[in-house]
Amino acid sequence: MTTQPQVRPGPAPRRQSGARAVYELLRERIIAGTLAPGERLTEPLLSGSLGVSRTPLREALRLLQAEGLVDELPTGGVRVAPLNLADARRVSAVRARLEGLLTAEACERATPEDVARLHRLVDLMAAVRGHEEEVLRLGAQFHGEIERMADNAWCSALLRQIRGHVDRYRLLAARRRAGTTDHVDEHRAVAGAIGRGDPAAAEAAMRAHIERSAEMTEQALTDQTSTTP
Amino acid sequence: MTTQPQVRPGPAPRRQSGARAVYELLRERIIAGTLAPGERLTEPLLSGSLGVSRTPLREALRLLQAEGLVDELPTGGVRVAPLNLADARRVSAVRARLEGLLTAEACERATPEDVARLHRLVDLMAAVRGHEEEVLRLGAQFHGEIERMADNAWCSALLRQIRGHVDRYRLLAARRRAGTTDHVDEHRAVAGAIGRGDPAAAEAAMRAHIERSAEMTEQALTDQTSTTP
DNA sequence: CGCCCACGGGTTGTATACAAGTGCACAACG
DNA sequence: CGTTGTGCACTTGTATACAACCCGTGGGCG
Repeated sequence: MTTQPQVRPGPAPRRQSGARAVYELLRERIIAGTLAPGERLTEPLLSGSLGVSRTPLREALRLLQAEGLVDELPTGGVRVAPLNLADARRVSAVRARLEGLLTAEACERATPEDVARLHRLVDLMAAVRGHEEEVLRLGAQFHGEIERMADNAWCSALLRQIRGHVDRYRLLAARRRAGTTDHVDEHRAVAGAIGRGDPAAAEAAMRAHIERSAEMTEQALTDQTSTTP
Repeated sequence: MTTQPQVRPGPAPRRQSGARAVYELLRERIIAGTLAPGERLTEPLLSGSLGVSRTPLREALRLLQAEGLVDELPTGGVRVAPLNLADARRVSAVRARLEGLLTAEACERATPEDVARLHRLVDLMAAVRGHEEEVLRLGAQFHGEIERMADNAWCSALLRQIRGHVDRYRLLAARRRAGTTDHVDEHRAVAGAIGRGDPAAAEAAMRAHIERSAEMTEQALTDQTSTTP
């Protein structure tokens, strides 16, 4: 995430623009699948249903379009970006590199406390092995910690975009077949490499972890995807 | 009008929105430095000088903001994103990974004709060694060719954003001290690895190439800062 | 003399009005 | 009955009007 010191001492609790809220809402709905892939989105309908005018809604749609979550139709409107297996592979490959970079940079900046915190998270994951909810939450926390350690806002910004796409496929796969194996060992390998101060190994471990995760998602998708044009 | 049974796959009559034009224009100006880093941008002034109303201008600013080329001021306005050495390193690290990924994927999809084309470009670069203009142009063509071969639109989209930032630093450095050594050998290494069908080597070669290029830019920037009048 | 408050210029965010272009349906005609 | 022409409803893109908010300034007051 971008630098968000939640408690801002300054006098600027700038009013939360509705456009941002609309953007976040639509983004979540697209990722969650509430808005189905391929569904056309028209501005008057959306603005009416969300209770805002077209101006902020258009802003949100433009951002989503820049992010690739909505496609521009040849006629001019937009639709929720469709899903397909080839793109699932592509976005995961990108994510693997970006997370790998963050891991390498996190390794270079890691303090002993950081390493201890990572190991603690891995231990927690091992302790709750089997409880998917908890494992996923701790996994997200693990990656968030690395992101914080890396301190590379540009990479984080791009990663946020890519994660949105990855999550679309992940959630779609989870809906068909909830099968997240435990990645505890892979996380431990990452933490271990960081602890040893080996950025290249850390990057490789994280990249392998992401690639394995992507492989699982892909398999879940191919298992029950009957026809794909 | 005439018979038009369905949407033809040909040229879509997409009318060019002025917002896009404004976005492209501002983007180029920011990258080129015509709009100085840190400079504040106010909507009424810009809309007036560009001859469009605030609506399309706002759209452009939002896109630039999402791209990170403009910052949101705490008061609410926006300014051209400032430059600093640490961020130069960060964006280059990201670029190295993304270009590396594209190279690996290009390698996996490369046809003999593709390989021949890459080698031809490298030969051309060697032939015009010394003419910076030409070398840069051929280098861009080389990277574009790899991008096309990789066929990863998501990676390309992110890379486009990152390249914008990299170019800001590169142009800033070039303005102070034009010193692009020849990267012909590095390009040849990339083409060679692709020709051998070794994606990992190709990715590593491209990544090394980008990192070396970034190092040069960085050096030029540090030189400049130390010799600032 | 210093502090506080009110006010005005200016900026952003939002809503609405208007123009332009496109696909679709329906009806007329060969 | 198939084809074609026209009108309409709908959509997007843009411009403008309005409200909320912030900072700076100047006068009034302690």
